[in-house]
Amino acid sequence: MIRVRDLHSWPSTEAEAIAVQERLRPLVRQTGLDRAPATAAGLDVAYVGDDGALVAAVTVLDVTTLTVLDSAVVHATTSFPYVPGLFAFREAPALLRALERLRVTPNVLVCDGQGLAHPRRFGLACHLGVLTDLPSIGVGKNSLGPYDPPGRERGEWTPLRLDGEVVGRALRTRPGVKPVFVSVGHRVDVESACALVLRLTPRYRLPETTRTADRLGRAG
DNA sequence: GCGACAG
DNA sequence: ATCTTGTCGC
Repeated sequence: MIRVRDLHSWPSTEAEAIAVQERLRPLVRQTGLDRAPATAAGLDVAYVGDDGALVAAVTVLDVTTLTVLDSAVVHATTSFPYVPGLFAFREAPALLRALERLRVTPNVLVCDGQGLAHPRRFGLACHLGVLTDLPSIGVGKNSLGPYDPPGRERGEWTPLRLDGEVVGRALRTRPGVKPVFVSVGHRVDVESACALVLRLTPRYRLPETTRTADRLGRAG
C-alpha cells in the first residue's frame, strides 16, 4: 500500500509554502524508470460549487489495456487559495488521502499539472512524487512559460524552457491539436515520461488516466 | 506599480 | 477550476 512520508506540515501562508517547496526540491530524482510501467495512476480534483469543497479522484489503469484496475475518491475542503506556483498546497492533501486508499499500488503517478516545469522546479507532480516516493510525471494542459509549437504530427515535441533552462516538453499527442506540457515529477526521466504519455493518448489529447480520474471526480 | 499566472 | 448551446468537422 502507499504510504505518505511526513516531511512537512501543511502551511497556511504563501511564504511558508514557498519555504516547503525549496526545502523539498533537492529530494527530486530524475533517474530513469527501470522498466516500462505496467500500471499508471491518474489524479484529478473537481471543485463543487461555493466554498473550497472539492473531490479528489484517483484511478489506476493497466497501461496496455487502459482498463481501470482500482480507484479512490475523497471529499474534502481546501483553505489554501489558488495561487499559480503553489497549486499543490490546494490539491495535494486530498489527493494524498485518496492515494492512501488505493488497494493497487501504481508504478507511476500521472498528475494533472506541472512537475519540474515550475517557477521553483517543484510543481504538484514533484510534490506528490517525493511525498509518496513513487515515480511521477506532470502533464499540464497549459504552460507556465512560452514555448515553440511542436510539429503538427503526434509524437513531435519542442523543449519547454523556463528562465532559459529546459524543464520539460511541449508534446503533441493529437495531430494539429494543442500540445500537452510534460515534465518530470520524481524518479523518471523526460524521455520515459513522454513515451508513457503517448501510450496513454491513443485517442484523445489528454492521457486516459487523467480522463478517467476527471470523470470519477465529477461523478462524486 | 502593473500585468501575467499549472488547476 | 467553473459558468454554458449550438455548431463546425471528421
